Amino acid sequence: MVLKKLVKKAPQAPLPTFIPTEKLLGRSGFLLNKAGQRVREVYEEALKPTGLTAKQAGVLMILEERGSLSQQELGKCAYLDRTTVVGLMDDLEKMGLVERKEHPTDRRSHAIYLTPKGKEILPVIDKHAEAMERKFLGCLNAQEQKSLIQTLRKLVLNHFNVSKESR
Amino acid sequence: MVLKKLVKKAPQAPLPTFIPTEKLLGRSGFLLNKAGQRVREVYEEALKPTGLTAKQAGVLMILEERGSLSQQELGKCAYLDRTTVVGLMDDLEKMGLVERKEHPTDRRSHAIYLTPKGKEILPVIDKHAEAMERKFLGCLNAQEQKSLIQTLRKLVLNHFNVSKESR
DNA sequence: TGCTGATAATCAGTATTACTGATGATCATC
DNA sequence: GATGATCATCAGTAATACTGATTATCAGCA
Repeated sequence: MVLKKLVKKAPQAPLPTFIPTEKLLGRSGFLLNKAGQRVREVYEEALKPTGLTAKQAGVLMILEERGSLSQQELGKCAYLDRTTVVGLMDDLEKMGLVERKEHPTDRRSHAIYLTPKGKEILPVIDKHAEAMERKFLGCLNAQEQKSLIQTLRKLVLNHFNVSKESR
Repeated sequence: MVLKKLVKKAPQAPLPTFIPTEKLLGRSGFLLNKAGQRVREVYEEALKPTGLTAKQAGVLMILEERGSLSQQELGKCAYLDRTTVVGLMDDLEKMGLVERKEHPTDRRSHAIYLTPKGKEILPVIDKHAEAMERKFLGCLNAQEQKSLIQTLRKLVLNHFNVSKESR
């Protein structure tokens, strides 16, 4: 993460230097990729006070919306590998934000729950996420912001095999 | 890369499963990040016949537009770490696509050039990149595609310290 | 002219990250 | 009750990029 280094030097984090080329600036693939990379960096930075990574915060948000899930389902919701979820749960459990309980109907599975502490931290995450978004999208007008989100949503829903499982 | 595994099973690569939550689908950060991740996966897949990674292809495109660059400058253009560029150049040089020559004015620097073979492969890369974009943006109408690119361009240019260095 | 601090590329070591493949427990089906 | 699939886990591995140090060179200055 380039940003991290720069932040150490100045609390008012300067932007990383980037010399763009016209060709790449016209490619949606390049733009999406770099915008995605950058937004992740900014978000990770914004979340630092909470001690959470973006992935961890995302998983907590999913649990908030869906209630209890198995690790398998959680992986599908966050588009994460099954083995990645194991480590993620280990960490979040150590922090006391989630707990593995026995699954009501399948003894192979774990049912993941938010702990009270996990529920408490969610508004804080939201606060940081919203502030980050306001800042990141600040260079766009209201109309642009709205249509960007709509278009991205359409893209994302079209490029995954979206299951409507509502559990 | 999840896609890779799925591709092995079927040439007609099925989409990875994803169970979205409403909250995350409303977050531009999440959407940008996942769209960026997915487009990178699809692009890497599309480039496989060329034996190149997305990063390598990007660097070749930059060299095409800018002519010779030092490794330092190349890193800034592609938003890559200095040590990453070293390895990247090693690989591309081994493939015979670029060469390190001595820099005309600074003997510390290397001037990176495309070889004839490197120039030859560029149209092939473009062909794959364009096909990938057509496919990826295919679910959007012309107007949506255009405004997505414009908006992303604005975002990217605003979130990096863009240097206008034209060399 | 020679000194000093900065910069370009490189390398070795490290941290992070997620993947592969295997295992044990459990499930669903017959 | 046997068979094949699935859930979570673990050990080992591969890819990735970063940190810090090194060498050569540069630019500025006395």
